[in-house]
Amino acid sequence: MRGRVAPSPVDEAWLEGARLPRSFYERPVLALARAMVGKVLVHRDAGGLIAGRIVETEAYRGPQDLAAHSAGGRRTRRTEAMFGPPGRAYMYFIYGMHWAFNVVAGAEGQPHAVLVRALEPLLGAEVMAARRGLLTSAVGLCNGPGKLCQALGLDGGHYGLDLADNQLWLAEPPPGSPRLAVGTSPRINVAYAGAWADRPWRFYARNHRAVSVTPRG
DNA sequence: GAATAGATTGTCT
DNA sequence: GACAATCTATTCT
Repeated sequence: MRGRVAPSPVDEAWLEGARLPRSFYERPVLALARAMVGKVLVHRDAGGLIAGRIVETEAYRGPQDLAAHSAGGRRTRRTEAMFGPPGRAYMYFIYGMHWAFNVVAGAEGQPHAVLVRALEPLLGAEVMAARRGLLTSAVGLCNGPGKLCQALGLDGGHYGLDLADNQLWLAEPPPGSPRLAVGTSPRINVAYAGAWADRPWRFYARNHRAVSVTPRG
């Protein structure tokens, strides 16, 4: 995907109508993480719709997975959403300054979630750039979990939101969107998790410039 | 392109 | 008090 992408306008009505149903989220977390690559994350805020295509995700599968916040069944005010029904937002604050957005997966009671790590901006790039404090909307808007939350205006206020409602949701990509080849790799920055860090539970669009980190090996 | 340091605060077997 | 599912700027190569 090296050449220029045709600047086709994204139809807001499409993003409203193509909202994924609750049943989309009712599948095992690894399958959901893969299925989410290529879908569109849409946020309705005061300025209207803002959206990006998901190009990178990671699966977290507590209580066994030592990289997950729910490792060992840890259930606190922070992790509570992961124990609830699938298709809700799990937000967390990290490194003293960044928010991250996840989708709860698995059956209720299973603390599984999918971290969204990168988006290709589709709608509202200028708003994103303004929120990110950038002068241009060329690159760097959404290529990282903290960046995409800042660009879309997502934070703790979105904790627990039902993605089947109309404030924050996933949509099918518009007709004619390019097909993405999905690659896998180990997850990013989870070295503390020992052998769990080596599992190929990161899913990304191959050769896509909005992916956050160049995959190793 | 890679490696490093510093920022900054909620969470916590 | 330690650490974190990160980002930015800087300093290399």
